[in-house]
Amino acid sequence: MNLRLPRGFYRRDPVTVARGLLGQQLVRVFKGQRLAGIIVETEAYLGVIDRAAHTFNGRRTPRNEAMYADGGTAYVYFTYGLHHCFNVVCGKINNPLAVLVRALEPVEGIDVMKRHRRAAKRRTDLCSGPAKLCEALAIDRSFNTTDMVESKTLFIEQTRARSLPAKSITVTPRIGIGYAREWADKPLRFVIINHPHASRPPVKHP
DNA sequence: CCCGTGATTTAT
DNA sequence: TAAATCACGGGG
Repeated sequence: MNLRLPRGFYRRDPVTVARGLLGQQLVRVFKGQRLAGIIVETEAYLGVIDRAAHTFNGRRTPRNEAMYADGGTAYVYFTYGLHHCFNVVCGKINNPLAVLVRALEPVEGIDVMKRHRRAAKRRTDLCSGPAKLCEALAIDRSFNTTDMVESKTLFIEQTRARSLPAKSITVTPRIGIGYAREWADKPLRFVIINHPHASRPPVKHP
């Protein structure tokens, strides 16, 4: 039985949390059944100083309120009229930092995920993007503000005690934030190296 | 490449 | 009140 990640895991800076989440297991209990996948891709959002973050410059609105909660809270929002994105709030209360979970390798409940993802042709299409994984695991706005240290239906299990070694992680700029000027190019996206379930084809590593 | 789709935010 | 924007995905 895997241990759930404790509060202290989340109450750290988003880069450390983004790296530390790689290889851990996201679990959603859907109608009593476990849907789970290994986290293979994340992005760090650095709060009030980060032009790409929803909380840039201290912005605080009904939508992003969850980011001001304690580390371990879920921040789920709806975008482009179609899609949900799932974030892990980190740091301490009132410091609005977060990690976007961008891709999973499906492990449990794969048949249910396939049903939720009619458009997916291959197993690598099931959870290889932030909105895809929300559709596969049936994560919607009703999970916004969920405390993942306590919740029975959405939480993260520890599959490894230490973060993956740096040399097995590829670091790149974040996806889809070209508007963020000097923040657009910062190396804040973390992917398990050459992983087939990442949101885009793995960078070939010599 | 292009476009759907609608909540949210920002500007009037 | 209106317009613009958007942590995306699917189909050409």
